[in-house]
Amino acid sequence: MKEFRTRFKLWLSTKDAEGVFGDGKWRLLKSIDAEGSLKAASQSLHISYRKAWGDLKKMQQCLNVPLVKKQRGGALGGQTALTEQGKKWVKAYTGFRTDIEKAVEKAYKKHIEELVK
Amino acid sequence: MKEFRTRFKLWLSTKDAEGVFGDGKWRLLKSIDAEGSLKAASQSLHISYRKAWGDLKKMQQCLNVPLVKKQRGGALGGQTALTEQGKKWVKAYTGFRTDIEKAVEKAYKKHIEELVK
DNA sequence: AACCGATATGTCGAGTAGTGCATAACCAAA
DNA sequence: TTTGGTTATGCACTACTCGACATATCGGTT
Repeated sequence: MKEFRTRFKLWLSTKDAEGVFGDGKWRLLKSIDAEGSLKAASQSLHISYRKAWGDLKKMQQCLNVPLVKKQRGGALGGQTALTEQGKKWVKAYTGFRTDIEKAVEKAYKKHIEELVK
Repeated sequence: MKEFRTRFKLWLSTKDAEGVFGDGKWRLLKSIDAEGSLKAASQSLHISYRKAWGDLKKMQQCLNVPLVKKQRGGALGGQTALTEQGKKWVKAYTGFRTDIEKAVEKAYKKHIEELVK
């Protein structure tokens, strides 16, 4: 009896660009919502600020939708928060991803499990 | 109305190794079955023989199951063919993957489509 | 006006996956 | 026994991603 773990990656692409939205960017948006700033979000996710910033930029450009409102300066230096659009995206993708997660588990049981026991 | 394409990657891991079986290795086995040799399979898939060989080796080691029978030498130089086990794996993973493919399409329609139209 | 901490962006280097040789080893058939 | 085409495997080089730095900019508070 082998012990396997199922793994999957999920993302969206357009004709022009690959990976415009996916697990990483989804986590980033969630973290921004929770932390209130891009810097704090990146630290919370243990990724570099440079990467978080780049991911966010790509997302915004490709989706062409204002997902976050950023502010520079101020006593706190600045902040980043999700727009309504951004929150909708997080919610939608969460549902999307959850469904797939369940489907993967179910399909594994159906097709693979018997094979490896 | 944006045009998105859903993308996903699917694979299996063990406690010891990541990616012991997945789309790439699945395609490799299928191609071996169709072509009759590792070399032809790699060419058919447009990957280097080096990689195909490495992938196959890893798969065999981690699954610890004889997926293919290889033969060196002979008039044709050698050949590689799937074992019964190998065929079963291909079949099982095909079903597994197909289910996920459908689930992704369905979940996309359910969760994302309305958001981007 | 000075300050402080976050956003904004380029660059260089490290780590990694994959490709391209190069070279054995193998063995049925001619 | 020579040959040919494949399996087998190491190694150097390449391409790409990401992280670490460095630096500039911004603007509400003090």
